[in-house]
Amino acid sequence: MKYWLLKSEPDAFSIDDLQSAPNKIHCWDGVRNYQARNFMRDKMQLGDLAFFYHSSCKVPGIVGIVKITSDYYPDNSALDPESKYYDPKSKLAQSRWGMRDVKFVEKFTQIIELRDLKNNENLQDMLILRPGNRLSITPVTAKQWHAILKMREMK
DNA sequence: GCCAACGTTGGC
DNA sequence: GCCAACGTTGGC
Repeated sequence: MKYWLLKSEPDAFSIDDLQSAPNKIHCWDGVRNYQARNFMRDKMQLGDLAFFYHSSCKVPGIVGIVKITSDYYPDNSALDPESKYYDPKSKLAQSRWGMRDVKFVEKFTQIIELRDLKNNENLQDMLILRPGNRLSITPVTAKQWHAILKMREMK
């Protein structure tokens, strides 16, 4: 069992969108970064849990938890010229990009704000907190995971 | 909207 | 393989 943090701009896809999706499951598509893709393709496993993080919004932070519910499969939106994720360099049959499905697990009653994460001594090594880190998918250690859950309880 | 920090691209 | 130019991300 591994832990992750998935970033999304809530204007594009929010935790509310996931909660209201059929069966509360939706594909996590649109990843167009090799390192993030490799995490998702090679390291992620069925049943892993991930924090859902809202970025590029008024109050950035962790808003809930999702579960990985599918294997890695090709992201065909990279092949569709009509899609905003179209990638003309993805060759014919097989896209170089892919995705997994995630299922809604829980929405926090209160967002765990980025500024609170920054102030937590136990989270100094978190990738998301490193200056300039823009990865949309990052691993979270078990220690970090539980430290963040503890922050939720204290709210 | 600004800007720092990255990632990607493409000429050489 | 280097590196300058360019595009993107994302907090503020």
